[in-house]
Amino acid sequence: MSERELRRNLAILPIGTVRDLTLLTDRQIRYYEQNELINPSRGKGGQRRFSLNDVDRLLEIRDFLDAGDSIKDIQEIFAKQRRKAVEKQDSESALRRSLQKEFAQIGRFDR
Amino acid sequence: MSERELRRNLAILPIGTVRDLTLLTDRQIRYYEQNELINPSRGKGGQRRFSLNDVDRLLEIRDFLDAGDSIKDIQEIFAKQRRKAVEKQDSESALRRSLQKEFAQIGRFDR
DNA sequence: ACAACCATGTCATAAAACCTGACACATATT
DNA sequence: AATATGTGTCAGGTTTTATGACATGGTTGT
Repeated sequence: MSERELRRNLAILPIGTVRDLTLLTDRQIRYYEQNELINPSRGKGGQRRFSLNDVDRLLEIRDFLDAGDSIKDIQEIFAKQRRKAVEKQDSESALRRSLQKEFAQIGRFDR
Repeated sequence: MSERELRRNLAILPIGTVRDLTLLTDRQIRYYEQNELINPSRGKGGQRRFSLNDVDRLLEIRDFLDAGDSIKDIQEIFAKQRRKAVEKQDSESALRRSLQKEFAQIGRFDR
């Protein structure tokens, strides 16, 4: 994962900030967590800490719900997204491997 | 101010997160605020809300103090930084103005 | 050496924010 | 009509934050 991705996954925001940022109620946010659409970590005292990625995800959820999708629909949409991401990552590392072979080949010619 | 700068100035972090991020105590953070080294805004109930820029600034403060500078020294350092920033901005907008004149000139030739 | 100052620790007390669990309810689905 | 969904709301308890005061070790100035 990139440095930037790491930063976006840092658990730094309390639920109040997330409420302000997303215009969702805390009831909604907790309900979405219960339904595993998000998975915020917890601080020492047990309070939720959200990342910037969580916020993005909540905004997505809001849009999908507004568009008429159900929670279950959204669960599947996210599952599909995850599969795609894995696929993409796999094909990229395959590409890296094949490029490495090519460069190794070139290196041999150079000698 | 750029979009990115705006985001970095969003007041989103409670003091607990800032404590974790900077390894400062809340006593220290409040003391620096008292001495106007930072100026976090306040949420509805009066609680401090820090921005990412505030965090950066606190890390700077920590470094300066470690290096032996006093709070007053740091106040002056920051004041100087602000003056420089204004200067830079001024010279940039002067540059923009002169470039605009040049382009206006070119436009005239084109006709 | 002594007083004054600086940066921080610590404690008490109060308020705000957050947690979970439960019940209510309007709307949509079966 | 019965059930399921998504959200509102309230109660009771815990955690976090706020402010103000006093304490203290280290440095500075006289």
